[in-house]
Amino acid sequence: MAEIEHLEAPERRLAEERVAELADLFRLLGDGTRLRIVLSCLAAPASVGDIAARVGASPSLVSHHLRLLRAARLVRAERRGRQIFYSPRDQHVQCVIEDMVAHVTEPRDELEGDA
Amino acid sequence: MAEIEHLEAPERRLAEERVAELADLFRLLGDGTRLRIVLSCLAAPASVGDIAARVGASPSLVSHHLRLLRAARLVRAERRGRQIFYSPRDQHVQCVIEDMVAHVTEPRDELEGDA
DNA sequence: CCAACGTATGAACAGGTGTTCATACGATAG
DNA sequence: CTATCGTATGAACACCTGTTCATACGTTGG
Repeated sequence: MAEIEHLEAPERRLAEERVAELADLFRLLGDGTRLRIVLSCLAAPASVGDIAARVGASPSLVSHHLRLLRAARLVRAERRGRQIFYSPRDQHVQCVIEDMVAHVTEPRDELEGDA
Repeated sequence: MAEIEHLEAPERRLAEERVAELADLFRLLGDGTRLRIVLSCLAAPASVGDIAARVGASPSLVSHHLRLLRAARLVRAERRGRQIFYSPRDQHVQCVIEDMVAHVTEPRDELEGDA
């Protein structure tokens, strides 16, 4: 009957363009390596080299992913000397991840299964 | 120096297995069609046919996606007559989406650009 | 200025994934 | 019971994307 018309969030209706943006953000967090990269700089800013060492990936790969994360405004970059430190762009990123962690760690209703 | 060791969420350290689960959940929401499917049943349970009509996709495709969303515990299914109604599995899903909407609708700091 | 470190970039490959088509299943109505 | 509706399933295709390799850029130290 109606379109999307719900989401008692800031804006009640969600434009198609916004949906595409949302999907892009979720897709970026949907890759294991990229999610680990974000997680590894959540608490404190980290350089590309540090992140690469922590997540066990090549600096090249980390740089590629950071480029995407930066373009999507999920992280921000800051020069310190000849290293560049990355950190989450704002508080929402951490909130999103924490909510998802809550979803994962929620007790599985064994009576319901997956039905 | 250290591993992941932060995330002042329920559990401070995030096991590798959990990270993979998180990535899977984000990846599922990272597809435009699937995200629209979730959005279309956020306010009230919706049947496969209704969802297909709302998001403009074939019932077959919607069914495929709902199977994945159900397996990941993002939605739940409930039979009513010969139709099956789907709705979000719990409150966290809605919280995650709302947080991400907040991130998208946040004012862009034009002074910072993407740096 | 030149060497070295850290980071960024581009192309190419392999693998995964969304979509479609055709078909099968299950449940209700007559 | 048979026919029909709604939903689910499997295979095949095309496309996208993550990763690697090689290389280039920019910045610091001697």
